[in-house]
Amino acid sequence: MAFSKKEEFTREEVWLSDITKALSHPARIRILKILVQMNVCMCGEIVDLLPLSQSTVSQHLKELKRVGLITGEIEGPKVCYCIDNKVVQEAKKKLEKLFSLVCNC
Amino acid sequence: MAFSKKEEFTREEVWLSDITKALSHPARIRILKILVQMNVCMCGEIVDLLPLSQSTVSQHLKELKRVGLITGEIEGPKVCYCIDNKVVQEAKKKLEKLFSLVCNC
DNA sequence: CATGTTTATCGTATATTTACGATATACAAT
DNA sequence: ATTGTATATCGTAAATATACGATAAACATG
Repeated sequence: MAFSKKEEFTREEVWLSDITKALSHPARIRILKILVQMNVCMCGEIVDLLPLSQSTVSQHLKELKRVGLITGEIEGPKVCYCIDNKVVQEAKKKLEKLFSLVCNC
Repeated sequence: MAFSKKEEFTREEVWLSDITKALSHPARIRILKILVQMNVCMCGEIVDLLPLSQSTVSQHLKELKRVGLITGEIEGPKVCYCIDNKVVQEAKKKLEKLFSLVCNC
């Protein structure tokens, strides 16, 4: 987000826009789907399942971790990634609230 | 999205990431909230309610229109914006599907 | 028809995103 | 200790996003 006026908006608006920004790339949607299916997943497995380089996948994982949607636990030389359900449920709730609309157009 | 490899992902993944990209700015979250509250809203009213210039608000409205979340109907010299419930419900459904997780971390 | 009102678009500066290869770091195993 | 494996970070090029003022376009009104 280039040069945005975040101070002018509520914490909740900024939080939700940050979560949706983390979801705003097909690779990161795919990663979440993989983690849902596998429950827990080594970083290397995710890299193998995506048509992107290791460093690019690492960046996407970092973005998902940044907003708290996933966690990464170090297991020896490997890293085990997993969805953080608490954050996901919070995001789901906030999005449902935003989307509970009445419009007669 | 700079130089992304959209072809490598499913249509649904690209669509959902496009919807979330449209939601990935606090101003656009705010605009949706305004449209939910007002049901229907003139562009000028939205501009008055946001701490951004007219041209910037127009750009944000264009992005929301691009993905179909809102519609803009010309009424004389004014434009009446409204949420497109069909698209919103589709987005809600797809996000719920993505978020229906089982994780034991 | 001239003028004002409303909105979109253009031009532009700056910041961020995406992608990759190369390198660094951290641990395991020989 | 050296080597190999797994992952993160650095450096960087190209594309997009954000913001604004200025201008264009479309319509209403005097």
